Amino acid sequence: MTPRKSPGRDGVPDHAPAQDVNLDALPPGLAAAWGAVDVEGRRGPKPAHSVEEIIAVATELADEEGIAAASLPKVAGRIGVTANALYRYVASKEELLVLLADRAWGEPPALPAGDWRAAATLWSHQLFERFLARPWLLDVPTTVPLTPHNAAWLDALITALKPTGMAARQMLTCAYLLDSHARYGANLRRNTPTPAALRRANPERQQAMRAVRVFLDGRLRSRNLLAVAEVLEDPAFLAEEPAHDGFDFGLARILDGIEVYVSREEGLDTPQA
Amino acid sequence: MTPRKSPGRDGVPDHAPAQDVNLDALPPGLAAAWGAVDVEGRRGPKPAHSVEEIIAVATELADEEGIAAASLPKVAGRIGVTANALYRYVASKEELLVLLADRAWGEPPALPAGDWRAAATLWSHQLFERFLARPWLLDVPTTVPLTPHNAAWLDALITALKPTGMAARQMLTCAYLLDSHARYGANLRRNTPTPAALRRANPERQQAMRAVRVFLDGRLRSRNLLAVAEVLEDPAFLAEEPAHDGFDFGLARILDGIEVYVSREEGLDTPQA
DNA sequence: GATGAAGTGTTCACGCCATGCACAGTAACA
DNA sequence: TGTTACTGTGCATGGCGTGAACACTTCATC
Repeated sequence: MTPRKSPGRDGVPDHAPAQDVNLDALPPGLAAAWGAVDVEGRRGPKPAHSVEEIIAVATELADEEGIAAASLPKVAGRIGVTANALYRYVASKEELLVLLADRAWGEPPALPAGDWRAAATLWSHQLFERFLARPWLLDVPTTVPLTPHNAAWLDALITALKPTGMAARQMLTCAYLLDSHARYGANLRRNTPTPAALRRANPERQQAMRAVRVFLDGRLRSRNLLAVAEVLEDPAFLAEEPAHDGFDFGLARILDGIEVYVSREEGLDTPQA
Repeated sequence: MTPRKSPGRDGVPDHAPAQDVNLDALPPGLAAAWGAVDVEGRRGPKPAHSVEEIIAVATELADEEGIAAASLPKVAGRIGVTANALYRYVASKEELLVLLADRAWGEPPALPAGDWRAAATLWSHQLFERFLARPWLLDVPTTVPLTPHNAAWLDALITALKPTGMAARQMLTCAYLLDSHARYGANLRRNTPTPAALRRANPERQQAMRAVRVFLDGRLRSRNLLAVAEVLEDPAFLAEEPAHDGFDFGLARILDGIEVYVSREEGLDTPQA
């Protein structure tokens, strides 16, 4: 890795000193994601490009052909530069992925105050839609705990959950619950398209999915996995497209569960893990 | 890809005919995972190895150094054979991964009958432990809907949930809820080791995590993400190792949520999505 | 203004990966 | 005895992430 002083990052210059910590000791991409890099364009020639441009191009590629298409050679090629040139802006592929993922999160929604359940519902739906819009985000391995957008989403939710009186780690667990549900739901939707989407799809794909169904049914029964076989055969699966597959149902279960806990604790005022 | 008639697969020969579906139309690995391949060792020389051996070696490698270590050259090398030779047993890397993942699931636990909540709890805990034991399983992209072990786990849970009276897709959603919680919890645990594990770890790693904490705290505050900053600072995070981080708490919320739904529907007898 | 340090993108290079093809050898069947 | 099907090997390709050397450009300083 060549020593690197990346050029300016997005709007916020982050004037905070906070250099009390060795940036090189942090996981790759963390410092970059939070814009902890020098901004002053110093000696040499002006960089012809920018981290933002690189990430934008990588996003394009990922949108078009999945996360695997966001390779250094491909990104560089589209920008019109050598793959190695990217290392002047980004320390490693991993860092690029961290930045890419953070950008894909975008800004969190503004949540209604005073009704934590409504807020959590909105938050979950928005996140779900985010994942549907950028499915490749599910394929980016998260190697870094928190990035700015990421953290902003979390902050919004936790702020909304505060009035419930839950302890810090409980709120965090709830956040993970909702996050993972959105992720998983989006992943599921991606792998098993809705009937409507199926109708739009080409006949080959339709037939392929039918083949899978038939094949699995046979195998499941011959292995005596009857409960699963039955479920897969349920007419509901062949019916018209439900608004959100099981997403809303699952979300409601989670929120009910939280609500039970919250209202139970309300009377006690002695929360415990 | 060379045409391939793989040698025998694990115990169950799956005599079922069920060849009414074109195996080549299925997603890669599906047919192989369900053992839908010819068994008879026909003309040529006896194969010196077996799919089982290959998968076992791949598992070893993944256990030792993560999923990336389960590459064709590395697996082949440890077996003592050329990378290309593996293609006589496995159609592609992807198929290898499918088989690898299926093997890692292992057999599902026997669940107590008559108490769906106890059953679901046991199931979730066992799955959680499975993921902790084989963290790389979280890194295998699931390209195939159901594999035998996978399906067996699902079957066990759904069988246990049946007495609740939920509809098929609702049970399926519940299963996904629990599965995703176990996955996510295990992933979390992997990324943020318990205090006890930390104490055992080398001082460098400890210091690195402290650096991350300090860095993030500064950044979060300077971006006004105070709720998150507060949560991360909560003394509970520095306290002694909790039995299961937030896993049990989250699990209890999910189950509470399901219970609310189930007991609400019990009186109505008109379940709806 | 000259000079040197720092920063730019390129070229060459390496090692790793998944995978295709041709081949020599081997084992069963005709 | 061939013929045939199947085995593992060798050679090859194109992709990837990344390191090192280099020529070139800009600015800070003398």
